[in-house]
Amino acid sequence: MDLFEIEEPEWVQVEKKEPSKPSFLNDLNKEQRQAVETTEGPVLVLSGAGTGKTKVLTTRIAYILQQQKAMPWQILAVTFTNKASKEMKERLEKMIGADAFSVWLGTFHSIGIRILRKHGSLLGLESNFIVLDSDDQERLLKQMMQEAGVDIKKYTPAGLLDVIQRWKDKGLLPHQVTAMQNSGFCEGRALWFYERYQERLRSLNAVDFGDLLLLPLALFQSHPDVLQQYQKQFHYILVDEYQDTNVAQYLLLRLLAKGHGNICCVGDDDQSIYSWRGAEVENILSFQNVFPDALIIRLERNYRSTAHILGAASHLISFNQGRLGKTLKTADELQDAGEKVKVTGYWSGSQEAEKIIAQIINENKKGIRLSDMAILVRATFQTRQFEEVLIKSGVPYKIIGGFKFYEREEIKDAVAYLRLILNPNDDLAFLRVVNKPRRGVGPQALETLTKTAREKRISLFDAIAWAPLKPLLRKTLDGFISLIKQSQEKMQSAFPAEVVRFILNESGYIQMWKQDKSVESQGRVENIMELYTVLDDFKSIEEFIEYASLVTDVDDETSSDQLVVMTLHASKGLEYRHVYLPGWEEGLFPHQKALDESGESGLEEERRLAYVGITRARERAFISFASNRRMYGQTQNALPSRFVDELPKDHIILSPSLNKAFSMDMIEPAWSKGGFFEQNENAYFEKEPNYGNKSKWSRESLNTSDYEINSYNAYSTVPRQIRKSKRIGKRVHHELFGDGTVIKDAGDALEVSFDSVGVKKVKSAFLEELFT
DNA sequence: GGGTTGCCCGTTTTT
DNA sequence: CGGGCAACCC
Repeated sequence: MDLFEIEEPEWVQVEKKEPSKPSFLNDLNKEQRQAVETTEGPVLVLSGAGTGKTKVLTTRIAYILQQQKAMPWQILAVTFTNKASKEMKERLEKMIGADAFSVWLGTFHSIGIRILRKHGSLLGLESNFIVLDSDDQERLLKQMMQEAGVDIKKYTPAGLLDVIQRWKDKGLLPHQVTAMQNSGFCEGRALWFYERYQERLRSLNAVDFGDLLLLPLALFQSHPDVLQQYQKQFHYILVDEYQDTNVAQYLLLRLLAKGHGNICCVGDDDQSIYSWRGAEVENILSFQNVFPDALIIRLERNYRSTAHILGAASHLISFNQGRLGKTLKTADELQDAGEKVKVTGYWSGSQEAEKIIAQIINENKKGIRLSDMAILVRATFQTRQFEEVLIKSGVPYKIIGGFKFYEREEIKDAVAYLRLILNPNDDLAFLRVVNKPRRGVGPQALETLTKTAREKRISLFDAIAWAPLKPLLRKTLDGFISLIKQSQEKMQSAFPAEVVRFILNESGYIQMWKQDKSVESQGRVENIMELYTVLDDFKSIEEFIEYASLVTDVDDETSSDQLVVMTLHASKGLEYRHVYLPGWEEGLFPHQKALDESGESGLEEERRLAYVGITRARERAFISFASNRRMYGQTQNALPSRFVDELPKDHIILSPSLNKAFSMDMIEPAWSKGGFFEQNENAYFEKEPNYGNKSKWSRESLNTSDYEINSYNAYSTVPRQIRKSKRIGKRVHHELFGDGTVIKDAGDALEVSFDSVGVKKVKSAFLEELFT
């Protein structure tokens, strides 16, 4: 959709005028202006949180165009997310109008795909190649591993995929992986698998996400003429979120910028939180080594947060070593320092969730919109507790980071049907839908088909005609073929949405979900309806497939006022008036696994994550931790995160209950260092801290409400969620359906026989237990 | 071929 | 505690 669909316009002779300084420069501060006006040569803009990096990038593009230094299509601007590229495009359009659409502006991956569509044949790719998602990749690897007789319990496909992905991130094709870089994974056979995997992809005419960067790189390395073409085209290169680039991306950029060296990278080493995905902070740290004459500009003026919030975040991040170093300052020194960051301890994770939501409800009543507040968690499982409370309290909410639209089973199935219509030889799509809904095509039948396909070197779809099949199977598969053929015919005349509707109806796919009695099936049907709507925006199915393979979520611009709950990772680049940061406990945040696997550098990345979290807040930040957290079905004792200790006391305020427990001085000695609390005991509550005897933690103090949670009373009426065990036979109440008896436990939901409306399936969260 | 049971394992996840 | 998946049974 957004992916460079615009052809390069013809060159038009423009009347040469002496360019004047445009007015949009007046909106910039001194450093921002320098970053915009220094168009020639390498520039690294170290842009702290909230210092206006998107503004700098868009203004820089506008400036280059306004100064007539280049035509729009001679500018390459890359971002990481579709969201970021969309935002930049919109902002740019506001500044310069339709020219914005001629700029090569998009994600690294979308640019890679564009290059490969054009030149991929040089690497043996047909231009209609498909892009696999991680599910497809894993399934492929699993199959290969099983064929090779690997114990996939010991060595998981996901593990192998990870190893291969790391090689790709580093820009290494199989033959470029040295013995040194080989992995011990699977007795050192990972490289062998990598080689086979690439071959397999090629025979499927498919690439994976990593290939979208790796293959253009390989193309440039093996075909200097192609590289030269792009070097000549792009006079100016701009890169967003440079701290998140991996080696392959860095190499690509370096090749493209070779010559003029007009490359401007914007990033913040303190916000590098994706190293586990192959991002190399090293890229930003060593920018000056790679481009010795690089100009480095620091944007330190923060236009987002109050002084206390910045003070807390800055002090915390200062514990990290190896930073390029920046000090964020508020935009206006004279302005009110705002409110201190509030730190609270709770008895349990559920109490934490309830109190936070109660406070949010309260703030909402005082006029803060729900969409101005956010809850940012470390791990996705934390969202569940919040969701439960949100459902009960009726607060409109949205959880980001759960299942993405295009990752949903039903959407992927629908897309697979479309892929098959476009190209019946797409074996992966074939395998996905040939027995969905069930047509009686099981492993046995597939085995026969695969064998025939291999012998004749044809696709599975074509193999149907040749394979020795039993009459019944023959009939169903011939029917399947004719269904695809009919859809292809329909495609000639009908809109994409109609084609999907046709195939999903005729194949019985929709029916399959409508008949399914599980709780989710209703939602699945709704998602498919949503898909029809999305498809209306596309002119062709090809275009849609391309879009769907690069985009993970539909941007639903729901204007309705709702509260978001998301992971810290997902929050990067966003801002809210109030930000809640729950779960600051050792083991959860910093996450134990990060510490175990990456030691000190893992800890630093966790700390950067904390920094990202705090700096999302404009006016207020609330940090909290719980002493008891349910994990893996067990309640575990937890200690406050060391990051809590690292907060500067001048910029934080402890909640009343914590204040009772600690004098301000006590925060400094770091309670997590084990001084007076010992782990694995119910330390907070049963041990007497050995400092004075007036203040100590207690259940009572933690249970008292904190701050001004006045409307918390509304909360005491919240029904207790009914317990998982022995649900059947329980008498329950539902707001809409009235009273009833639980007759069946269906995992996430319960089947209840209601006295007045009969049997219904409902989520247990909507039920209140009746005690009779 | 399809449904059921029982066991294992458990971060973050831009494309 | 719960989801996902492989082995197992009908």
